[in-house]
Amino acid sequence: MRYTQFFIPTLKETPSDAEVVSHQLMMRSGMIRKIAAGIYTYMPLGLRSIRKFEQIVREEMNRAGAIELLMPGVQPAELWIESKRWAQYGKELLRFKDRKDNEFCMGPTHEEIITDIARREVKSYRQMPINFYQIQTKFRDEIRPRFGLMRGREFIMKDAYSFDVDSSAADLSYDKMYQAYNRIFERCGLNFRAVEADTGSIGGSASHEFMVLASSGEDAIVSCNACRYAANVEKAEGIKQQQGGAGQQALTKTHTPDKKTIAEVAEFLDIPQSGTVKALVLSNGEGQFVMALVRGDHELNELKLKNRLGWDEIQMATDDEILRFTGSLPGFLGPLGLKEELLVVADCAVEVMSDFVIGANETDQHYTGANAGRDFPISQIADIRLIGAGDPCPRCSGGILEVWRGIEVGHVFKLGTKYSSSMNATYLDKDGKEQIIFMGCYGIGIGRTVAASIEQNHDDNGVIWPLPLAPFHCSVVAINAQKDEAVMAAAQDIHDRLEAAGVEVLLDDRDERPGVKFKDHDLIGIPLRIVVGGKNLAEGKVEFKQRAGGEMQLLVPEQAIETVIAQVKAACGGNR
RNA sequence: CGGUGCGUAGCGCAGCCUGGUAGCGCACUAGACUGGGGGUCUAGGGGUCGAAGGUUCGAAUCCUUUCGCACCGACCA
Repeated sequence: MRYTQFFIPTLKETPSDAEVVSHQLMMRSGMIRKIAAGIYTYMPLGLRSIRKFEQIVREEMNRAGAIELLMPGVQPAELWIESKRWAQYGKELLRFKDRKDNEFCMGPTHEEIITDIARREVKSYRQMPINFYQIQTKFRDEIRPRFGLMRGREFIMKDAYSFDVDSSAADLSYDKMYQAYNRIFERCGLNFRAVEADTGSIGGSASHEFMVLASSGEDAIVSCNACRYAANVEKAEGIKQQQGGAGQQALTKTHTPDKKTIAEVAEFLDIPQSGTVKALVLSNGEGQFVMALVRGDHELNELKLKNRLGWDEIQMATDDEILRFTGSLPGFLGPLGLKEELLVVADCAVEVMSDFVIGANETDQHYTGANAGRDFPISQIADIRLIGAGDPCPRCSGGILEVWRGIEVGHVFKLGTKYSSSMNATYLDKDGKEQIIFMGCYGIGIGRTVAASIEQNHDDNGVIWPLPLAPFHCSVVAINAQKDEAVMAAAQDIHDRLEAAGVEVLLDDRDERPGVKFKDHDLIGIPLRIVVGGKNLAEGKVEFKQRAGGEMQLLVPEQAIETVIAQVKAACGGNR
């Protein structure tokens, strides 16, 4: 491909609304252009990388036995009403009516459609296991789209859905997808982790997220330094600590003037923060309230508490609500002497504490020597705290958890019968008996993965593509291309020979100064570069350099061509 | 949804406080020079100043409304 026959509108300056580096570089390198909040055009260069990744996904899905189809973007309300998600999904679901006043939505995901297909078409155990997938544009009307392709409203997703006769067969389908996902992200050359995850609004029994490690990631994940345990912190389990001694001290009300935070109270009383318990009042927004107790140096994991209580929403109570239950304002809250009956859930780390400090529900007053059970009742004990760096591994003995930031690029779920039962997707087993189908669903954010690759691989000059995702494998920069016929002829020859070998080449034949060309090629991040210049060419040599670093080499054209071909073959394998 | 900030040329911004001919850099067009890390010079084109309403002799500037965009948001009890 000649540069002058392609279209790469690069920018010298960073658009002011681009916050993260992938968004900035995708804008600057002319890969994407924004048309509205969270809605982008994939420009020619960006589309090439998108297609590269799609192809890797497609190959690995096919290898894993999944079958491609394509479902509609516009979906009728009736299927969503049937699955009960028309009411549950909220404003993220973009709804509208057609000319006959029938309700529709833009598909944010396709469980309803695929389940409808399955219940019509998959009627026998002989047809399973089966797994359908598609690569398709979704729309989710996000409250706050941001970070370019990282969290758009319209985005390309690969979604797959497996159908099995029972739970253990569904587990096998799940494992196949899990393996396929590992291969996909390995082939892209990305540094990632597969972590245990919360199932969120999709529902189901188990799931893993695939996280590309990057400091700008929106998710925190933990992984064990000794075993293979890794989890989203939302999900990461706390383990019961060793039982402490029985309480020795008497419950004593202590004056703590103006000491509201755990840090202030602990310092004032000269005890470690781990000797205190903090009490938080939360509500589900529908009139139900709970007091959560966590150790002073720990943090509450609202998601765990929400799941524990079976609530749909969870939020901090307002000061008025807190006053109503406790008679005090935040800073001095505790489970003793509540004004109204209140569910009290303690973290399991609190269960083993003794003689701790807790708010007295009076301004400037705390209790010391408090003991759960002895001094106040606890309704439930549960794992409700946020796990962090340094916590012990819940799977192995001696392992310590480390914390990473990650970008969620893939998510696999065991759905069980959540959709198949509400939508009545059944089959006949060997005995002719009607059974419910077991499902799994599996998603990969296509644009997000490409953006995540940039987050993970870039420098001050621009993008550094891994070869499998690069829009072009190699650039050929012709110095003084429009004037020096020998240079242009040599560059064209190298270009032709590389293309003949299956290498994707961008030949820079523009009438630009060399510096402009080098800057552009660094910015758009082509992994391999051959420079053809008059002086070196007179001695029969061209330059070869890798974007990711490494020395510039002076080679004869044949060598340069062979090196490029070898590197492309090595990185993209026979899968190209 | 709450908080904050911003909408002026394709991009990045100044001008607004204190109302009086709409500017700068990049990009773009033409020409010349230049030719190995975003070069120089000359001459150009491009704007309903987000929108609507109001105040005023006069509004990018002041007022009101509205739309759009961006960032931040519970770990504090």
